[in-house]
Amino acid sequence: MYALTDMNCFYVSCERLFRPDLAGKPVVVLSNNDGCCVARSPEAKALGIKMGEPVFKLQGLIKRHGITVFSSNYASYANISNRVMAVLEQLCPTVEVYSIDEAFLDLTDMACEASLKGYGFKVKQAIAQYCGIPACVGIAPTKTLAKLANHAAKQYPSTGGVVDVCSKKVQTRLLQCMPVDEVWGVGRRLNQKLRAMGINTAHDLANYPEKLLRQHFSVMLERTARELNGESCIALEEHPPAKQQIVCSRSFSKRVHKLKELAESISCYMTRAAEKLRQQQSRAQLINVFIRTSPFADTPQYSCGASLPLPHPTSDTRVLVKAAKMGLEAIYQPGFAYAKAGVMLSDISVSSFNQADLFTPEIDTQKSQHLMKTIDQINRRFPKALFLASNGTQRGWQMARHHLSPDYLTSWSDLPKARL
DNA sequence: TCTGGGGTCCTAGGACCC
DNA sequence: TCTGGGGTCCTAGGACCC
Repeated sequence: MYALTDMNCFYVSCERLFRPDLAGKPVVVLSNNDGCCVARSPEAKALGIKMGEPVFKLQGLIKRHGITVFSSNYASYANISNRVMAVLEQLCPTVEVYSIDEAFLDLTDMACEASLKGYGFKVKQAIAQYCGIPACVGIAPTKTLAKLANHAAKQYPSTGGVVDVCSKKVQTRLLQCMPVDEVWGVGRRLNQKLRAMGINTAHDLANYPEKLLRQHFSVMLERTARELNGESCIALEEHPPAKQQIVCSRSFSKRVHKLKELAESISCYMTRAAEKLRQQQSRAQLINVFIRTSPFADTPQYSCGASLPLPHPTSDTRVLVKAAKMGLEAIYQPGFAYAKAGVMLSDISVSSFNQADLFTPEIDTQKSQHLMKTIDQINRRFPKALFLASNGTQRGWQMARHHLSPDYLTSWSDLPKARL
């Protein structure tokens, strides 16, 4: 048995934690660079604001209804997410943190619980009590069904936010009332194709011949259908594997024309990507750099990327930044209004594995490793205290965050003086 | 004026091996 | 007329997730 716990409009709930005056009022949280609405309070949803809608199209609505707007504050949301996950780990020995606002719990060993539904309420109440975040719980014999049950818990307030579909009878009822595109693994394209075949509900999908699903689609959808029928095909992943690809990219607050500014941004993004790389004890041997103009603008378009293989896997920020800047110089064309840049690390291997090479000197020497470790330690305590000069200091291109809430939880300037 | 960021998996097709 | 069989690896593209 699995339970899926999913926080309600998580980013909005995080902001409300420090702004209790906003309870019951329309609130939205924007994507990076204050671009789109990515989280909406129920009141904002009721006003017709769609997920992912560009905020500039909503200016009128925001003014008319006095909607409160926040820029994303991921440092804060990650902090609160960690607290919620810690609470869940107290309540259940086996937890898979699936995303910033979702976790699967393995309920197999919860047989002692009188009722799983009661356990679901216990989870929901604990998150509310210790973290102040509202959540819903879906309980089912497969992860796909648990996701669907959670959706029902969110959609129907009469459930109290907990839906348990352990019995076959309840499962059938759930499948019948859920449109097929609410199923985990069915996106926009599959939805279109399925509807054209007369598969409209989750129930239709579950009862379609497996063989045909595999023929017309792929093993993925066949597996989804099996899961809907109560056959568990997707295991709980308590310790997710290291990333095979690490990306850091951002849109600029204003158009960027000069190579110097692009180089600063690439240096910053690579610095961040290298931090993520070291955090998972890995090294990368292939880097990608890309720059592009805005596809929405009515100006000359340019989009280009360079990939650079390195002689050795490395996680040394200096080596990675140097290579990335070489890549940037190769693809930069003057005369364009750049809107976004980014870097990607791939061909990733674990740090403990070292493939020696007769002809190239080692990049990640002991000295380099110590230096990176020290920088990381310092920056963990005092964010962004140490960085390469190539990151720049003005950074006029940095993403817009005009509605950022204070760092209630993550600001280091509030630390006692003694620690500074 | 203003449109996010970061991932994974599967498949088909081509190149290559014996 | 008739032209084998069995593999691996890589990449691009398309789909999905949050």
